[in-house]
Amino acid sequence: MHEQPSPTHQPLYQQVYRMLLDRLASGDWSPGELLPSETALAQLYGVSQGTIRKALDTMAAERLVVRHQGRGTEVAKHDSERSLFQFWHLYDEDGSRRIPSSKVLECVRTTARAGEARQLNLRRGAPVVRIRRCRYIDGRARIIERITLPAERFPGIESHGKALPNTLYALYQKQYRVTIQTAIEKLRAVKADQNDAESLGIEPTTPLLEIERVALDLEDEPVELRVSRCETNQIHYKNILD
Amino acid sequence: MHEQPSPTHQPLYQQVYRMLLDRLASGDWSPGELLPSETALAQLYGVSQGTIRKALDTMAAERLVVRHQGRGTEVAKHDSERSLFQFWHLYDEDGSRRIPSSKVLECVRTTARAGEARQLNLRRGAPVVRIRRCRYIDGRARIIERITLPAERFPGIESHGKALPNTLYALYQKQYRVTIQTAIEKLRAVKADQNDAESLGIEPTTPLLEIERVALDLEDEPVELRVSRCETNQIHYKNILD
DNA sequence: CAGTGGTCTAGACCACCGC
DNA sequence: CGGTGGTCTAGACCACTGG
Repeated sequence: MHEQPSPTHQPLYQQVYRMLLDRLASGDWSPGELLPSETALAQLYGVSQGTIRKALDTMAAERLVVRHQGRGTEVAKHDSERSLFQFWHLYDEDGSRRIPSSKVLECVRTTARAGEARQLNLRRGAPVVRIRRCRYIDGRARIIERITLPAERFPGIESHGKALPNTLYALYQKQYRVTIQTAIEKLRAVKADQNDAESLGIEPTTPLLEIERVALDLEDEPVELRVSRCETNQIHYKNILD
Repeated sequence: MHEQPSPTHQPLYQQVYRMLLDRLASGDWSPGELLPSETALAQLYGVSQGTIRKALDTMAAERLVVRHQGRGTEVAKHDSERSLFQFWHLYDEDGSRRIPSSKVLECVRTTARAGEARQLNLRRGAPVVRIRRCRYIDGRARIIERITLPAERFPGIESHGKALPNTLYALYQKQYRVTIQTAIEKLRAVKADQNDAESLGIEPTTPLLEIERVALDLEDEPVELRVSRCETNQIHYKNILD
């Protein structure tokens, strides 16, 4: 199934990748479900199995999909495992890491501030849900978080109130069909303000690591803004460059 | 060229990858040089071109090698481009980044402290070279760095004194045949001490972003320890999770 | 133009899973 | 056991590079 050369020629396996991605984003298959087999997809799209394989391998590398020899290719699902390995960079001094517990301090519907609107690609004053929570590692408050969500993508999420689950990305995916695929983080060192100091039980002016994260869905639309402030005496942010 | 199944069976393309990596590490080919063509390598190792391709694609993904259609496969070379894209995460507020200029404050041969020895996999008191330098963005001092090198891997490097070049990884590669392949960074927020404050022209106790980096060579041996302290009012550390 | 890597195909055999 | 993905091969054609 070759194609004639043309000005906009894209390799077949990239076209297939695009088509599969679109079907994923549109919810044709649900997280945890098995895709059709490689041979079935090859027939469906009229290409060879090798071409399908190359597209699926790319998707596996991007964690859109998980391959299981002998079983099939599964649509990636958000659980605490994935949150840990893809989206969690805070480590204890001993090198271990785990998702901390959380206490929701506030969860309200309100309107976007200028900065939030810009980062979430909303108009100013658009409805948003703002969550503030404190996170605990080894039973001690270490992180204070402020999360902003576009209300239209998460209708009624504020009704969870303080009972919001700890692993939010799984909730986004299961309840709102929003899959977090990428995140862009900006890190800075800042002084704790009065609020931070009280919540974390530290002196004001203690240096904190501020992590500002914009999370994107399958179509690279921003769907969550999260600002975390961390006390880094016992923990650190680890990044591997390769 | 199939192989009989055995308890320690590894796929052919991984065996080829290993062999090519070993030859790279031992300096059989120099950075910037072209490898033999895929067909030549296939003959050499007695496997098909597809198997060679899979090994080389892996190496390309790890930036060990750069592929050029119509020209050949080149051994990756360290230059300011690569330093920027693989090892530089500090961005201006406008989203741009460039390698800052540097002024060497100190460059001396001495002995490893306990922490340095541990991180560089040396015995305590082993000879090391310690470099301190200040880095400038837009003409303003923003980063203070302390670099520790195992003296045995970089004989005589201290003789460069304050004339050390700005892009050190290129120097390591060209002059000492040490290629930096990976780096592990730990980030924390700290208070500026008296020294930091003077060098950066800020108040003591200003919060700084501390980046502690251990750089590894092709064989995953630690070869450089670098602690950078950054003033993050105008710049931030950017990380993409995907 | 000859030679390189990039794409695509077809088919063989293997390792693994679930029934 | 049949069906899945994983490995490996052989060969065709294309796009690009350099002389």
